[in-house]
Amino acid sequence: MIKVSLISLVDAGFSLIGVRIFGLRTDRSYCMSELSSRFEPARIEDKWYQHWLKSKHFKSTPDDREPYSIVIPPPNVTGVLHMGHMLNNTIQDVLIRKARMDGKNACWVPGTDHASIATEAKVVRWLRDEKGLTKSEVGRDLFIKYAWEWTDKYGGIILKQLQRLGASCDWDRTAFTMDEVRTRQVIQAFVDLYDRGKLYRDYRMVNWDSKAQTVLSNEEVIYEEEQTNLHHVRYAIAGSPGEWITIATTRPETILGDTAIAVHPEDGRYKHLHGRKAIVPLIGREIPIIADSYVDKDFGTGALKVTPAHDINDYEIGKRFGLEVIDVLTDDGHMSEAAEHYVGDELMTARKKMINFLKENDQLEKLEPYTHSVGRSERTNVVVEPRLSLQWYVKMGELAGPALEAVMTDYVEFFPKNQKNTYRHWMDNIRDWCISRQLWWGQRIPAYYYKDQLFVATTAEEALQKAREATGNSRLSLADLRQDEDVLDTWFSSWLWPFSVFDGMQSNKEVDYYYPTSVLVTGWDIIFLWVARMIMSGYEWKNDRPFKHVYFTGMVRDQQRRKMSKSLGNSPDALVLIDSYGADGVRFGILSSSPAGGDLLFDEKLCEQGRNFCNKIWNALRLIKGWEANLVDEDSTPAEVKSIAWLNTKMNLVIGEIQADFITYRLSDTQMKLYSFIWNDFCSWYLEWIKPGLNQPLARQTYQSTIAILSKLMQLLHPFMPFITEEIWHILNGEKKGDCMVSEYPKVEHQPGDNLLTVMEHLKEVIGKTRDLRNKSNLKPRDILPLYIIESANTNIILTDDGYTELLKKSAWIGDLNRIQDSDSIEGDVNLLSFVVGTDKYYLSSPKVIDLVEEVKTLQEDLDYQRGFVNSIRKKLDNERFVANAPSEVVDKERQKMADGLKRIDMIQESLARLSDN
RNA sequence: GGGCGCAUAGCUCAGUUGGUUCAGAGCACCUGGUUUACACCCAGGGGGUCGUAGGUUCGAAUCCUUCUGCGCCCA
Repeated sequence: MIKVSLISLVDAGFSLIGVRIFGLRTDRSYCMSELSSRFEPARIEDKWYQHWLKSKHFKSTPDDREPYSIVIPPPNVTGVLHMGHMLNNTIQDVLIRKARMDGKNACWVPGTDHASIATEAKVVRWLRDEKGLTKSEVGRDLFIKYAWEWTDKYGGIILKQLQRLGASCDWDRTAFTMDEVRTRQVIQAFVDLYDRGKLYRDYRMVNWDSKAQTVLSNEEVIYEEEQTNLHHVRYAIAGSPGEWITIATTRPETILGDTAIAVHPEDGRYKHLHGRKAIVPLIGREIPIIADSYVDKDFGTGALKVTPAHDINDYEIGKRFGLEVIDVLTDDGHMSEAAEHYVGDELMTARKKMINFLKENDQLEKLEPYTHSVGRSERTNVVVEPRLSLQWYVKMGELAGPALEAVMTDYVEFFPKNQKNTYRHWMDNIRDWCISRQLWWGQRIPAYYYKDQLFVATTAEEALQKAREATGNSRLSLADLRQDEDVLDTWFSSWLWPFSVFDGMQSNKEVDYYYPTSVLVTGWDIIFLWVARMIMSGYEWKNDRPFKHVYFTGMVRDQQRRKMSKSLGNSPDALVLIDSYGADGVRFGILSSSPAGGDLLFDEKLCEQGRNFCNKIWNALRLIKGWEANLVDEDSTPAEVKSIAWLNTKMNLVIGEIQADFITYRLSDTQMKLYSFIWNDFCSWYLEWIKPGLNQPLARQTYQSTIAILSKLMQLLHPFMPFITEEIWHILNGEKKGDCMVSEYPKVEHQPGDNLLTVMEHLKEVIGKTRDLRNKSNLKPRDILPLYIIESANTNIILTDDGYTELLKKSAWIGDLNRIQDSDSIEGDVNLLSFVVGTDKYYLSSPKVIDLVEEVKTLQEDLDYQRGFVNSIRKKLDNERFVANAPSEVVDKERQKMADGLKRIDMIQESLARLSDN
């Protein structure tokens, strides 16, 4: 039997217990008083950001290193930082900082887009409110001047806000989709596509926003169920007085544009009317009654009025039957000359007048309440009008080919993978892209008209040259040419972004170095609007993918699963969040529980957790710095040596996992691993293990190892929480090691493959069990108690190693550590609390008489569990097919599990027997 | 109508190739603790038939099918 007494522990320099027992106290160390007990982010964030800027750590220029480039998804120039930006840009910053620390030439290009519709709408409002002017009063040229003025004044705020978050962008490269360099490339792109026969102009049914007076893409229209009426209207049949056909419509004002009535060919009710004519109410026009299988027999009356100018389906029918197209609406939503009646009235006024007319003439059969999907403009909220309009289109068919293949073959790799299906589906059914917008704020389309002829050129002068050649008229002047009034869709600028930011339409040093970029980080909601189109433009102009990887972030939603948006007002103010929890805390919060692609239900509690984490790290620093004043040049104790070795070994495993997680963009996992490693392994176990007693010295060697460990942890965490890690790095290392942000990211180091980790896990479990027992038996957590250990191969490792025994005694508050053969060799102690760890048995000696009933109950429960466990394994092993078919390692493992289980059952039974003997 | 996805603890989510004492983490909750790193803390604890019904397999949270509920995209 080995007895390690408390006295011998103290002799060995393991003095904590003694100090605690005698309650010795000491003055605070000097360092502790220097460091606040709470981490104060506001005091350091700006300091380090300015320092990084000044040190040009964000700057990147082409060199011999491997490039790692990211182009920012340009936020609207008029935008302010919201949760979606925070998530997106935190992820980019994590990736770029990690790459930089990995020794790559990291380049993150920031910028904004000009957001035609949004910005123009804001400028219009600004002119109205500030100057009392309308757009038309101002005129195009002056309006553009004001728009620039407005942009210069309010634009780009969002980029400043990104700096608060710690974004390590190369700000010297800040680009804007409307700046000179970008504009030149956008215009060139239009000309190139035109020259290559990939552009055309055509009348098409478009979504018309009558307030913004522009065409909207499908993506800019929001459909919602709305309540309205279905008007049943009787049309007279020509040549048959008293005979009627009744149609149902939600939009009676468009009756004026009717050019046919359609019925289903198989509909018996109307067969006799095929080929007859109906008379349009009010206007008296005779229109054909046609048969088309598009018509739904069961909807309304089964007879459909056809207005080709105002409905996409009607337009299709009109094309099939060669119907006339009568557009009864003006650009700004009033009745047009073509309507012949109510000219100049607003749409809703005309509708009311039409209904009155129908009522008065007994042609309105009934009104039926009806709910249907109505499209409204995302920007202006007016009902979107389907309308025929002359627009510029990009032929997408050819462009889609290489772009689809790149993604399907993972040459452009999507994270998460499932977005590939969505992408393919869209690309397979791709439709031509309408790129003209009836706005002023944007790149004006470089198409010039001379009478009926069209000349596309990068400049007016060039167009004039072409016109002169084409007409043979050398006297043509610029005044004879008329430039297209429309501007290009904003996406027509941003689809060039991955190379336009490097002015890289043609080959140059920059684009050749940085392109293709490494990864694009964006939301899946713009996979078609932006991602797909960038891939197409990449192949069109660079003949290569624009990025190797696409990381689709989740959508940030609130607790009710609503998308966070400004209009809902459910997005917390990003800067207020940063003020409250610190940039690191907010970064932590936004990145928690946000695996790629999923939704992120944002909860401020997550930022609070991040803030608490910062505070935990900060206090670990305070603890360690507190030891600095009392160091001795002695060897580390065996317990310290074991602790250091264990922490380093485990850190290596964590580093390995982190490296793997980064490859697959499992960033929230990585962050959680670091959180748990730092909080649990480093703070709760390691620091407690090496912590000297008050007023007791620490071996310098141990201190230095600890500094090294914490420094390494700061490097590992730096991409996630740049500010606090930089601060602590400098407190630990002074200036001698440079900045954390440009230090080399820790790599896995070779480790001796001994059983250290296994033994330590066993030890931690023993410690945990003793704490649990004390808790359950109402014993003081820190009363020194004896422990008995039954000898085994496992426990001998612990018992014969000073390091292990010291750690066990210290953490479990054990006095005598007794090695025994079996429980019979315990003399004197009667009140024993037994427990099993793995297949080893321990007895904690209680100073109190133990509660036999409670103890038996606990043991019995455990016994039942173990028996169930063993039975389930026995079932497997009794199954011949399992033994025959399962891999031998699996079978062996099951046998081992069974043997272990049986051993534990024996041990528990022995404890029960001993209790009944008492 | 077509397509994609999701369903695991009170909440948010991991669970990677089907196999560990594998049903897990964080938060929330419960018990105990203020002994100078941290109450933004410490030590413990409870809690789930892995949506339903089948199937494949020696073996299923994991693969297949059905149904139910939910979300999104396209029309």
